[in-house]
Amino acid sequence: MIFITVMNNVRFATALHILTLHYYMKDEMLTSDLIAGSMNVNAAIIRKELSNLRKHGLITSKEGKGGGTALAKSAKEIRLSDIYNAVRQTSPLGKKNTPNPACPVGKQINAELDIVYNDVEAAMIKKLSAITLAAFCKPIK
Amino acid sequence: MIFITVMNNVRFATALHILTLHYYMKDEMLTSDLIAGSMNVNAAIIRKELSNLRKHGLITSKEGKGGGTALAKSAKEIRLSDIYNAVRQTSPLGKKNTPNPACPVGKQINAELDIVYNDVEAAMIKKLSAITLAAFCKPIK
DNA sequence: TTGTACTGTAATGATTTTTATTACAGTTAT
DNA sequence: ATAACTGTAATAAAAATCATTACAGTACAA
Repeated sequence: MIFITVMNNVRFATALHILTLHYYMKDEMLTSDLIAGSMNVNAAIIRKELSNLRKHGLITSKEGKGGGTALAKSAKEIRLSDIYNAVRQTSPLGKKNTPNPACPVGKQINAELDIVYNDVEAAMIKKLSAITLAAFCKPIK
Repeated sequence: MIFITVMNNVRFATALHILTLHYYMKDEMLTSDLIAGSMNVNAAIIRKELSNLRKHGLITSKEGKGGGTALAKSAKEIRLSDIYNAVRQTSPLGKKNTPNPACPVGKQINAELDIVYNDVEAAMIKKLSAITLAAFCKPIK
């Protein structure tokens, strides 16, 4: 088996929740404790994801007392595909095997799988890119 | 957290590999040992997936000596979306949190997430349904 | 009618992945 | 100086996934 880190987790939902909270509290810097409280998870996990979102240019942060995080750009400029790309780890169709190269099918199947995986993920991303953070947040509250 | 079984695994690749082998050996019943050999995995795992594929009407099987499995229908009638549905366990975007219901955002976000998740998965499935097993297998060998 | 070659399935264990927890150095406001 | 934060790492706990073993049941074939 190929054992790469995979997308079998709660990170997309977590990241989107974080950004949605920021959308609703535009004027304040949010602390990781506040965010963690809204989600019932540990603040260290939130800080870890915040760190990742910052690296991807979706939020800005300020250290020290009175610090926290804020959206790095307008919610109309953030697409759900940006969030997906920030948390993406592997294909939505899962992992691939490492088949027996002595078998003609085993030898070639992964190349064909790659094509399908890429195609399918592109369709997903296209859908996600049509939804902005602002549009996602609108129905909430 | 919601801890449901998730789609972070090799099952899609495994199922498609199984069906591809059957495509290339149309006239024979394949044994789980042969299939396992082509994939470098344990035969019991293959039998388990075969059992699932049979429940979903994609293969037929015959017990006893000389037994094995075969495609239940023409490879032109099997779509990759059928395979996806057979192995699907959870959303390609991952799991959802169980947010704090005392928070207005936490209270409503999962309903909105459901809409997005369904939408995105529908796009994936549409893409997968455009590819038949026969079309997938054609470039191999 | 007995042996052989299979499927079908369950039970158990090992491994990998994911999440939680704790800790603390560094930064900034007051 | 102290308090309130971020940033990050180390470690542990929990969950999901995969591997292995075992064996009952079925069907063919001699």
